[in-house]
Amino acid sequence: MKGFLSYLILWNLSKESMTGAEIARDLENRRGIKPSPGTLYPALKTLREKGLIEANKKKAYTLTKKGEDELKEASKEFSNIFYDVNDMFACCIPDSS
Amino acid sequence: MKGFLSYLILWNLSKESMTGAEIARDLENRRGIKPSPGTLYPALKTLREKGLIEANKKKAYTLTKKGEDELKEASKEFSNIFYDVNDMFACCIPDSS
DNA sequence: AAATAGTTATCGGTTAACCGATATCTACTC
DNA sequence: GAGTAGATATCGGTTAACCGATAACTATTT
Repeated sequence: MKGFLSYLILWNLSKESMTGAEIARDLENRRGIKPSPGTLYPALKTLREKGLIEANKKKAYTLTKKGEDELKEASKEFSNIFYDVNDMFACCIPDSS
Repeated sequence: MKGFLSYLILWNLSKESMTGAEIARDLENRRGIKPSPGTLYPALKTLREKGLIEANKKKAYTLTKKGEDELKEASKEFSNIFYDVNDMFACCIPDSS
């Protein structure tokens, strides 16, 4: 499913303003391995260019209004795709921290 | 996240043997739109070449042992990535059929 | 001010996931 | 057996998601 990395970034920023390095740490947490800068920063750039996120002087990113709307839209789509996610992952207990 | 289409195919086949057309219908159900044959069949081909699925004369695909193992592995990885999926989709009620 | 460490960013390359167009292959109907 | 419909498959092209290497920028420490 294309667009999931972008979705995860928007999802993170919807909870709190974060820098690239902080987003990288979250992704490392999820995937086990830290994303390459060649993965993360181009994704941030694209989101910036699309007007979904913006950075302050300290390079901390926040969602724009457009980004919030996009996140809601994408959540709907992904929740449909993953309607049976609990069955999918029933075999492995997720570390529900 | 790369590999999720393949994961969905393996997941479907773990429940029952399916033809390409049947898999396409499941994906249409999830995404709202039916995947192009140019999306689905190359994915099936790759999975076949990797020895994760196999087809009978009727073109119904089933998981191989290797495919089952791969599905378990992938489920572990994805369940980690999606550890907070319930929070993610809390905003939109999924049609939990 | 020089050095170091960490962060941000770009570059070139690969694979997966998408598309629509087209072609072939089955199977059913007439 | 010819035609049609649906399924299977390939082809060429695009974008997203990945990588490692490298470069540039920032801040801190000496």
